Amino acid sequence: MPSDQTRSAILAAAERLYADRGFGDVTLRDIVAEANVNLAAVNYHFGSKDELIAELFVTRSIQTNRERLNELKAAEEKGGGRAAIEDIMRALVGPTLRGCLGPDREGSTAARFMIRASIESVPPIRRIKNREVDHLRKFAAAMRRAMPGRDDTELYWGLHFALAMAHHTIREKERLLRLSEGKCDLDDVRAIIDRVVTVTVMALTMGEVPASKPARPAVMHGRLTRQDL
Amino acid sequence: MPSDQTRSAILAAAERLYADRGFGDVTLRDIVAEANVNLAAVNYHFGSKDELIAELFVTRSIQTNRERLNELKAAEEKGGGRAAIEDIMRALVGPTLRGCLGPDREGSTAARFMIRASIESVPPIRRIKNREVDHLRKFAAAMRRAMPGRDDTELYWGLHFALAMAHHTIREKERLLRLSEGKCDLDDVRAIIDRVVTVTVMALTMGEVPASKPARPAVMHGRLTRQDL
DNA sequence: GATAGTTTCATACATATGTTTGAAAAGCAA
DNA sequence: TTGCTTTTCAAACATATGTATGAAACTATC
Repeated sequence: MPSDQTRSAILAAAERLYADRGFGDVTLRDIVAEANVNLAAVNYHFGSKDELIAELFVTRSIQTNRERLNELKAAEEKGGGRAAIEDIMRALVGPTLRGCLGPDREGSTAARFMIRASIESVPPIRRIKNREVDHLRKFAAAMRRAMPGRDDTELYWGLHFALAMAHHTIREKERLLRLSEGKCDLDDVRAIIDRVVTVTVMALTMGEVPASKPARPAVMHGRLTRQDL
Repeated sequence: MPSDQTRSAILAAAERLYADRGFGDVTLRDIVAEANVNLAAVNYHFGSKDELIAELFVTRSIQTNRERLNELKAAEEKGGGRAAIEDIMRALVGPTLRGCLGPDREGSTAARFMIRASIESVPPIRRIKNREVDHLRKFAAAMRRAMPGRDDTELYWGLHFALAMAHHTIREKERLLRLSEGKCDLDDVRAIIDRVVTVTVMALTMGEVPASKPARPAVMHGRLTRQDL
């Protein structure tokens, strides 16, 4: 039975330091000092610095992906096998935004680490992100089921823009805060998710020829009540 | 009269190498080898590696910002002092997207450099980006003039989302291409700009109580013909 | 409690990399 | 030319940093 203690201490210390100071500024020596373990322990337990970073990122990514898929599944069950498009988008951006924003999240090391990973984009993390496409395909498939008539291209652009708004909000939240002089409330995560979802669904249904009634813009800050999808 | 030759050679070589291989993989020795100058020349002419990177980025940023402001000014003159919101957004995202996307841009070192800068986010560049807020305020002001009744918060979110979609498209164009299996045409820059602008204007006018006629979704891939702004 | 496997530790290794230096070369004005 | 400034150059510097090593400490099974 291997004593996980050292290993966990390294992981925790590394995540904390990377979250606080970024990947560029933190050395293995910083990490082992913080974790109170020997320098060689990192290579012993993880093989290399990059593998340590990769493990940190994979762990958090898996958590987010699992949350996403759980929400997607719930949405599909709710809709009797076919989830509503707004619920799909909510499942896509909700976990990430909830994980990285919000006032209580200031203390969450995991959240701050993921924000760093989103901003700095170091090689081992880039490699992992490239494999994320398979995960996104599941959402593309669900979207296709929700909007059967829609052209695939539109679906992909919608998915892409949803992630754009979510990730950019996380990446640039400081700038948005400064630009808006604090007027944009970045702690109200629920409202932000609503906003991103609403805009995305609008983009997705845009230009769609309505079956019977003409489409009209959804009301802000509330769930969309779309009639014919 | 200082011989600018060495200086320019360094700038050109650095931009080319950074564009091709990223900031993490290129050393000063790589750069001076490419430029056929002495290693010490970098510190002599620029002071430090970071200042070299900063100069590269500032130069390109100024170009983009100037293009943006020119387009904004043209839009305002066209509208008799008050630019239409879609023209403002077009002025905001157009130059960046045109600069970084498109088939002919593959060969453009400047474009590829800016994409790198957008992806890797190295410290000297981050510092410069933080000063970008002043520039964005000019667009916020123009938007406020175009949509006088609108709440400031909505304006900032619209501006933020427009940049989100533009930058994310540049950053993640490879992924979108793979996800969509080539279906999303990332070479048709004009269509992409239209798409981003359309979605943004939609987001901005969303929930707005129309003066007389009910707002309706704009037609895709064309200029918006909005009646009452 | 001896043996084998696992983990920890201090230390050394290698070396990549930005920066500095001091002299030589080139340019330029008088 | 002479003298001054600017630029180039080879070499050295400093040192941060990931990784490897080999012995010691620890753990568990028999």
